[in-house]
Amino acid sequence: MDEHQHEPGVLTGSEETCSECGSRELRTDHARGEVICANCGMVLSSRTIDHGPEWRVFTSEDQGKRSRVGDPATFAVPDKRLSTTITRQNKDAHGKQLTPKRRAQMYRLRKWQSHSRVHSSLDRNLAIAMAELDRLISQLDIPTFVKETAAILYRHAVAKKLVRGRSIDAMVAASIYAACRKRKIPRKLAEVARHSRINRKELGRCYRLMLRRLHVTIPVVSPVDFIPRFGTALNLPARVQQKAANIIREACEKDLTVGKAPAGVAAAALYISGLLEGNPRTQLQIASVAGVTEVTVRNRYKDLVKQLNIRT
DNA sequence: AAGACGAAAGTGGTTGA
DNA sequence: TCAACAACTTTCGTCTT
Repeated sequence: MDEHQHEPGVLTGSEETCSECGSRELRTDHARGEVICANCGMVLSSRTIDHGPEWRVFTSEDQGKRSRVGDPATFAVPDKRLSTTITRQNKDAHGKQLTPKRRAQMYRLRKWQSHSRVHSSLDRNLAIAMAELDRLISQLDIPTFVKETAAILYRHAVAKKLVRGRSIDAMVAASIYAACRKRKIPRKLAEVARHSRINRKELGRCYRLMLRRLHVTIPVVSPVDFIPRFGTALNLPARVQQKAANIIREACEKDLTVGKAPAGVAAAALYISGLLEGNPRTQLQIASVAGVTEVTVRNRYKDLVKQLNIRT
């Protein structure tokens, strides 16, 4: 089959270069919405737009005919952007006036349509929720594929009537937190709460409720999941991040990470690998992007170095 | 002066009676 | 529900480069 695959393209002709190594070979990963340096693996931007064609084509003459039509269907908008709007102009597709009979019919259809859309309380709820979702996602700098997961979780929560008696904001925040963990780019409770109108405690409660009532299972956070985000924020090359991930894997095998804050372990691993690779960051720098204190970085660092026999 | 280090006291969450 | 507990934070003085 001659199925058109969108090139996971090299951004040709772009004057953009990698801020880490200066390479011009940048790859876009549409599935994750990231721009990555092909040379060193640096994640340059995590919020790109998918410019690829929306439709698959099956024959060669189809190719080029199909183009993007409207926005992609998404769960993050109240009516999934699939709705058709009946205009007020009483004309048909060719611009001709409708017969009086048709006009009456269209009038009734319009009326039903407006009743069935944003006027139900469910859709009002979703409209408010999705606005808040948008706001949080952009403030927290979370890639859009996570937003879809969060939107779906929220819809399930609404279906199970979990929002009753709780604030929409709280449930939206919980959806986002859960979606981040599900998609392996975790944020901390406090981070999500900071940009929301609710506090961390309440967010935690909603999150746990959500897990219980929706029967979703979410794997425990591994410190490794934090490495790309922290590493990028610290401008650490892929080699250092790789090394940090290895340190963590080794630590996990020796059970040195159980009961420890994952972000703290990730921070310490990055600190160590930075030292080893001759590309160090200060404890303060690392602590601030990881959202832990210097003391924690230090304690985990001392632990790891001792238990894994690392000489620095 | 900046960074690393560690002691001491306080905080929030988990666990087990 | 309460107390014990481990991990983490805050604060601060000291040491090293």
